[in-house]
Order: sequence, then structure tokens, then C-alpha cells
Amino acid sequence: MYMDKTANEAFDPLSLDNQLCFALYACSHEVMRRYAPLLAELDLTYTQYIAMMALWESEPLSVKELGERLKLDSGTLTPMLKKMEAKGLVSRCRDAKDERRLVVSLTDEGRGLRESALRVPLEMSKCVDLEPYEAQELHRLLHKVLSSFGDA
Amino acid sequence: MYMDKTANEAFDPLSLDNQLCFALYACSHEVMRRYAPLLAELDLTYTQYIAMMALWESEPLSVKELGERLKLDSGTLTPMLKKMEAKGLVSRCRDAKDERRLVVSLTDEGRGLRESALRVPLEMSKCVDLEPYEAQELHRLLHKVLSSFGDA
DNA sequence: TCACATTTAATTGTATACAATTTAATTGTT
DNA sequence: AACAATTAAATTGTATACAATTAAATGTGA
Repeated sequence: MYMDKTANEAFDPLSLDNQLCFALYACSHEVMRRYAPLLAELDLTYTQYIAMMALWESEPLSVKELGERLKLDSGTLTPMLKKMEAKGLVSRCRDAKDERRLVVSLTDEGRGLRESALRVPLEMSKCVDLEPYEAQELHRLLHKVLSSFGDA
Repeated sequence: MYMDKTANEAFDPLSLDNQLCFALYACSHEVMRRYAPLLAELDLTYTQYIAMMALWESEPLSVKELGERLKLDSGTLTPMLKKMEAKGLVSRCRDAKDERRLVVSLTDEGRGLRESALRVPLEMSKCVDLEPYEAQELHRLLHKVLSSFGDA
């Protein structure tokens, strides 16, 4: 997974700057770093933020469903959801119909946080210097890469 | 930082699917997961792999220089470099001219690993379903986002 | 030159990530 | 019903990430 800009002259497949994967990695972390101060005002980490977005959209969700949505497993989610429960954002209850499932619901406080969170994506848009069509194209290409992995 | 595909009808700024940042986050992690089995054959993690790429290109590098290249800090690099030293891939020495600097160099084994690593980007290219121009455009857009953060 | 600011790594503490394993609950089959 | 197979979370162990602090070395100005 690398960029062959020349397709002609000598090309180094192991050059860091030619790696699409490194651009992806670095960009993802830089973006998360920019979110951190905004999210800190809401006492959320980035991963907690995307979990809240999933729940604001559809609730309740089992750990498995949330994991499929966020592409994270129980090893990541279980400790995080316990912290979110301790903060009063969500409640965690076993499903009475199927005790294997643990169902995550929003508390009133968790639901209420949505209002304050609205400003986060707005603020972030400001500091990303992409034309609207570029943002759309980037989004499309990222999803194309994701779906080439068998989607989800 | 979100995708407004419609720019017209009711649009939810907190919808997970509209988040460019989530596409970035999920894509980055999925790609890293695909690298893992290939890199495991070289006994490398993904972060160790990009550190090796930086060193294969330019060596030696101080921890600070490596951190600037990879956009990682000493809190991440110090423990990782110690593991890489323990595996015999790199050596870590204080700079005699400036004892504050810790200089990372490749061992012969570390240099030799480059040959086996050549197949990694080749293999990865195969499983990412992007046209060459799409890969270039994705690369360009990721760098544009990165540079809108004051570059590096 | 000598107090003081700056620079560079290392350390500390918190929070993911994820493979592999374990435990408990449910399902499918006989 | 009995029991093997499957499923869902939790747990374990390893490896990042990063903010904040610390410690040591170097640079700097009065």
C-alpha cells in the first residue's frame, strides 16, 4: 500500500512519504489530537465521543452492536463503557431476554450532553482546510478502502 | 468536521456516518489490522514498522527527529525503541556532542530486515481496491488535512 | 561565570486497541 | 432432556498514544 507517483523512475516502496498507510495513520492521530481539547470540555475522550454519537443515533445498543458500529471489540469497549457508566453517561444492563447480551443505554445526562456536543463538529470543520467537494471525496475514498476489506 | 452531502435538507452534524473523522479513524485502524499479520512475520508492530521505514531512509536519528518524522512523542517512542533495541534491530546511544540527545541507529540486522520488508507494501497494495488516481488523490487529501494543522 | 531559561529524554498516569483466553448463557441436535 | 457447539462479554497480556512532570544537559545574558 504505497503511492507510486511516477510509475516510471526509481521508486522506493518503503519510503515513508510514499505510504498511504502512514498518511492515514498520521492524519488520524493529528485529527484526534485536535479534537481532544474540545472534547475535554465535555469530559469525553475521542473514543467515548464516537460511542456517544452511535448511541445518540440509536439506543440502546448491545456491546456487540456498538462494537460492529465502531469497529471495536469488547476488550476496548468494556473498560471504556465502565468509565462512561461511572461518569453517569450510560447505564449497562444485562438483557433479560438473553443474559449474554449487555445492553448500553443513555442516561438523561448522556442524552443531554448531545446539545453541548453539537459545537464540536462545527468547531472542527473550521480548522480543516478542505473544499466541500474535497471533504466529500476524502470521505468517499476512505469508505472505499474500508469496503475493500469486506466492509462491515 | 463532518460531511454535509446535501447542504440542503435536514442534516445531522452528529451522525456518525457524516463524520470525516470517524471514517479516518476507522479506516486507519482497519488498515493497521490488515498490516498486523504481514508484519508479525517480521516480528514488527505497525508503529515499529514506520519507525524502521524512517530509519531505513535516514540514519541515525535522535528520538526528537524520529518523533517529528512520525509525529510521536518520547512517551511513545522511548518504550518502543527499548523493545526494538532488545530485539536487536536498533542501537540507542547518547550523543557524545550533546548528552541530551539519544541517537538511534540501525544494527546490521535492522538494516537487513529491509529486504524482507519489501514485500509488505506490495502485499498491502493488492488488498486495497483503489484506482491509482484514487490512491494519489487520497494521499493528497490526507496531506492537505495534515498541512491545515500547521503541517510539520 | 553563574543563575536561569531552554532543550531533550525519560517517567508517570490515564486511556485506548486488540489477540487470545475464559466464563456464562443460549442454541441445536440427538 | 442432555450435551456439544455457538455466542457474547469480560479478562489477560502486550503495545501503543499522549499530557504532564521530572531530570539532566546545554545555552544565554548580566
